[in-house]
Amino acid sequence: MASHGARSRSGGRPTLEEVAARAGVGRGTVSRVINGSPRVSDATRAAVEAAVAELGYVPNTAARALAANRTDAIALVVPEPETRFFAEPYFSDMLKGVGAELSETEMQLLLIFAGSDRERRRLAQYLAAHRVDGVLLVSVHADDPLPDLLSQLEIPAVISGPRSAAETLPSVDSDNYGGGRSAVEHLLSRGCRTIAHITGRLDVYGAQRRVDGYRDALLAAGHEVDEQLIQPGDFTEEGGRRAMTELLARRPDLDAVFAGSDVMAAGARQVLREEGLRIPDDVALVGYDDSAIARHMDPPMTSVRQPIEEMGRRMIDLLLTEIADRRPAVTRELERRQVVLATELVTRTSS
Amino acid sequence: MASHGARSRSGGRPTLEEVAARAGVGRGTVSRVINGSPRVSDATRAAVEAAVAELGYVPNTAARALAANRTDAIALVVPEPETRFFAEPYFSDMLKGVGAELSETEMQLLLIFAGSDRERRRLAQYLAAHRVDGVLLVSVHADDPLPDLLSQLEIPAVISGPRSAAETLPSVDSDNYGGGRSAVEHLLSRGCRTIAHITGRLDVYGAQRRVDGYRDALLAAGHEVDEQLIQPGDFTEEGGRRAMTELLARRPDLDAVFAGSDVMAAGARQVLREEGLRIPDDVALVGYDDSAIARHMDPPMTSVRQPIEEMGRRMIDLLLTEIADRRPAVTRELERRQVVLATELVTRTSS
DNA sequence: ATCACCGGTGGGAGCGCTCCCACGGTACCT
DNA sequence: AGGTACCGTGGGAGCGCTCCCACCGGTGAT
Repeated sequence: MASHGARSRSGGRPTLEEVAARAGVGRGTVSRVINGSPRVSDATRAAVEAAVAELGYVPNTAARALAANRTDAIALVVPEPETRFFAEPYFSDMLKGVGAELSETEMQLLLIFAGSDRERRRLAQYLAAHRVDGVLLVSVHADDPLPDLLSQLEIPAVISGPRSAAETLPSVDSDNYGGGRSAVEHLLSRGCRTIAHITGRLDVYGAQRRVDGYRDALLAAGHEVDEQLIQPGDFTEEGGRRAMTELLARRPDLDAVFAGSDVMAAGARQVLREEGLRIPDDVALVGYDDSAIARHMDPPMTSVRQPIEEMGRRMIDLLLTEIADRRPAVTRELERRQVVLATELVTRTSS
Repeated sequence: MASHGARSRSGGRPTLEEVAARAGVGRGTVSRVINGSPRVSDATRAAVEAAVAELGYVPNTAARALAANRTDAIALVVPEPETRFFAEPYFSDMLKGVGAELSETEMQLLLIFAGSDRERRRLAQYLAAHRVDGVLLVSVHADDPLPDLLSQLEIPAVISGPRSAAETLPSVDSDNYGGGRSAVEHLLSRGCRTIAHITGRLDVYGAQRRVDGYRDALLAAGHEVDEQLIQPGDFTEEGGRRAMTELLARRPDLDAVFAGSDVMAAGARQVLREEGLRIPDDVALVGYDDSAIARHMDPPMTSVRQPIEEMGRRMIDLLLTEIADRRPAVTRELERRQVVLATELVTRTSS
């Protein structure tokens, strides 16, 4: 009636100690086996593994977290309301990459929305409690205090788009400059001469870089840059409409538009249609993101593709390195860890 | 140079013990204040709160979890691939309700996808480690082993739609029977006489209940139920097309269609259009879910609305009760805890 | 005056793990 | 033969908290 059967006494979950007893070894040895330490003989390892299997042992994460001072969890922080998260394919693609890369590990991913002030306060509290080993920060605006909070708390973090050229946090980004440049070079090669640009929000660094690419492509081809052809947008469809209307009023002779996002391009397209302009015959149109919008537009739209899923994967890589490096309190030289991935122009019939 | 300043020695986070010392009380008392126990005098409470503020004390969750055997986290388990999660507004609405209700508490929400076999194995491991206090289960099919695993592990769980009339888990559902019935009653009141029904997957209990509602509405109005007018679908657009084609072949005289989901209704509409039938003049159409599809369809479609956000809120309520009740190991009588929320018919021009 | 009671409090024990030091044994040197 | 090195191992200490029992002094009943 005493110690017998698969589970030990009182129906509770088995502990390290019980596994050790069963395998006839000490606690330390079981711990080493569980954590994959190489300093265990094969025979002992086998015995421990057998005991683990027999008892159905599963480590107690809370105890481990307390003793080892880590949580085995990382947070993906989205500083936006849920709504935008679901509306934009960007996040779902990124999540896919992150999830894929993380499934190789024992790490748990937490998805945290911090759109409202209230949510942000909760998040600050959460981070102060060190409930995650690291943080992935996506879609951060230039003046966001979150990155500073993270470095202050000494929590490893990776940001999905640098806030500026002087970004101090490790970051992963796509080549916005190259993307903007290739879009314009493509339009030039199609014979377009008066190419307008609807920009994204200019407090987003990536949007600025696309403008830089636009400019340089024109200059490199020996054209002048006409500031009248550059109209700021805000990444929304309505913003795209407004910008397009403005551009047409100013330069009715334009023969191409490069929009800083597909959504804005969709807005621009509506205005072009309403004005009776044909795409691409009268005005060629190129978007950015290569989202479902681009594929399903009438006509299907040329767009710059960013490898978002790959970006997610690389962010995890960086973050895990960051976490591993910080463990033995190395405080090593803060070498710049910034990854930039290439974009690709997907050509369709709108240009 | 010794103990001084806001933070205590060695830059580490302050502990309960340090707060106690600062406030001139014992550890137990600080714990009581932190956890809101009433058995503390006002003066003592104030002193402790001051010390907490001065030191910037934040409880160590790992230590708490270990000592108290709880995690203060619950999981929202989605047994679908990420893709479907993002594609269907159902999940985003549910998440909104869940998040809203949970923000009142200290609980952390974990979003876990378990679409692939691999992910499901990881989830099983995760649950076995008791890393959450409770589980919210959405979109579960009749033969899913997850609910049984949860009861076996004695983890509190709430399911978003009962698997059958004999569901043992606490559940929250909308009134599928009433929804189906109201759709048909509406069509009858519009003068329709030959009303077809495209059902959802019949291994989903809610889909069955909608059929029951369809039947009873007809019977109650003194009509007979013609089995030829009931055609199974599978919740997809293509399934809706197939079902509609089949129905038209069998009963070209039908004058109304009630589809078990908006997506299937969209498929049915395409077929009706192709056959040159006008909506609602020749055939009236009613969908289910009141999704964006219904609002944006041409013509805008009458549809049965489910209060999904509210369902999310109620699920959290139930789960928290469940967790609280289980704490002192009461093992009380398993009274049925099943919530059913009313649906609402949203009338538009398709009927 | 004596006792039972109760609100308020302090602090020991212990949750299950990791970390690390110490120990015995073998192998290889001198 | 003695010394040194290192591998594999056992187990003490301690992570920061909660739980619970013991204790203290003040009340009201006897």
